[in-house]
Amino acid sequence: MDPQADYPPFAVTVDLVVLTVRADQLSVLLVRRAIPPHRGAWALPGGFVHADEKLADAAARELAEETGLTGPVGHLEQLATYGDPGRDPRGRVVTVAHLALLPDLPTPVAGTDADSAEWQPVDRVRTDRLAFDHARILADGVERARAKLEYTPLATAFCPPEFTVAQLRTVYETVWGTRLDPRNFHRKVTGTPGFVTAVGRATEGDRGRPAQLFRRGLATLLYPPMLRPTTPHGRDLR
Amino acid sequence: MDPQADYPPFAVTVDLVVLTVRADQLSVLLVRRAIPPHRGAWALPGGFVHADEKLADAAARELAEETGLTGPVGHLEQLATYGDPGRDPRGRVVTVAHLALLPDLPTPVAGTDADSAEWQPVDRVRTDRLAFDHARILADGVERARAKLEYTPLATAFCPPEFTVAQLRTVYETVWGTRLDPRNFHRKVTGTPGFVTAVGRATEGDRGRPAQLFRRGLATLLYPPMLRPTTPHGRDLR
DNA sequence: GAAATAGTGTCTCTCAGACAGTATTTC
DNA sequence: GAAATACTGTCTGAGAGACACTATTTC
Repeated sequence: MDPQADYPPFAVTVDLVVLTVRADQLSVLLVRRAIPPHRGAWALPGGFVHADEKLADAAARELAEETGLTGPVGHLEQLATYGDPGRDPRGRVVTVAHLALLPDLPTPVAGTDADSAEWQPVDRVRTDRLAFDHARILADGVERARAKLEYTPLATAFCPPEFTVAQLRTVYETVWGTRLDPRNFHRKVTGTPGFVTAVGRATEGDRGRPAQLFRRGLATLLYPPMLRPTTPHGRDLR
Repeated sequence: MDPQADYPPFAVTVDLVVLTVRADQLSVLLVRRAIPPHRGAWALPGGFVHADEKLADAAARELAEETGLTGPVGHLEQLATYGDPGRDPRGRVVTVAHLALLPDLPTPVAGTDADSAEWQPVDRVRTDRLAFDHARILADGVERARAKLEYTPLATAFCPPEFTVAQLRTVYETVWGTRLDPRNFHRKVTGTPGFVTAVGRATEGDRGRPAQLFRRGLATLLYPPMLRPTTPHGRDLR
């Protein structure tokens, strides 16, 4: 493809909004950039798409490089694409942002372009200091995650393979920043077809009555959806 | 940006899924390609992003070129990005697809790269003959539109500035391919805060009692959402 | 036993769906 | 008047929210 007036050359990257729930905080994986531009600043993990690589594969590769994850753990989806001229001082760079939801993992590994990588609670991120337009991307990713918990079973992506209803409730409470009635939540989750399936075993050794263990179910959409309290979803007018 | 192993050059395009409701059919704007590749095949309108142009501006420019629209009519949003290697024989081309919803318009204008442009009912498009991966993009766009009618007031983007409840109902029925009870629909639309606001005038000259005219309201999300009948949203398991 | 957590049952209110009935126009 | 479309009212059933109550564990 010739770089001409109508066919200007672009670089294409993938950036990742990797979210997890740890210590009752919705947290995002950030790396400290070891190379310019924005050297020393915190940024979303990401990198250039290779010459013969699908976008989704590039995102999965970057995720594996940063977290060590290989298998089908958690959830990875395309978020949105950001390509304003000037968003990267190196030239015209379009980034296809992806959203990953993962269970709580060991401390992440620093990649090749990063000094260090760490989980930061999303409401404590200094968004005004993030590299590039990553503050915007992070905000969009968090909003997408919050919305998708309502009508998909993606909350289970934040959980280990087997989990209790209380663990799942903690995910909702943490991501949404709300409190949910444990009794109504239990009835809702177990009564929504395909959301979770009982393993048949229970936890042991905790305080209180042991809880049934569940795995994620087969549904890809929840009907009826989980409803977010106090902020009844779309009341953004007036 | 040097084209190297890690920084391979890409071309970036925008493609448009432009939908409208006309003659009780959900229809998409397609162009017949006048230049290779896929010369003579039907395709989504689109084109290369210019060197100093935002992605959204490129989409708006292409939309204006194809439809003649300039002002803030209808709705335009980013859909998703498609970038598999080999999706375009000219080289590595990533396309940022956008979704546009418009009221019924006069016959479209052919652009510079197209012999002709026309509205085709989406369920009569020969998807196996569309250029590139446009069948997939079209399917994703239609699905996005169907889903968004549920929880946003975007159905109004298919209507002229002033419309009746029956016109709005026809949009839902056409896009969803279902029948809705006119009485319950009326109660729901007028009772959902911010969905529509009454103009104060009524239609004249039709058969039957004149209908109140409405404009779109201020809400960006509908609460409670419109519910799609017979396919209760997420019952895709079992 | 007390404390803690898991899980069930019951009441009420809201709202979607069904559909009778009324209002206002054209023919 | 009949036919057509616009709109209102009423009933019923499903489900969300509130919360009393029972069950099973650790201490």
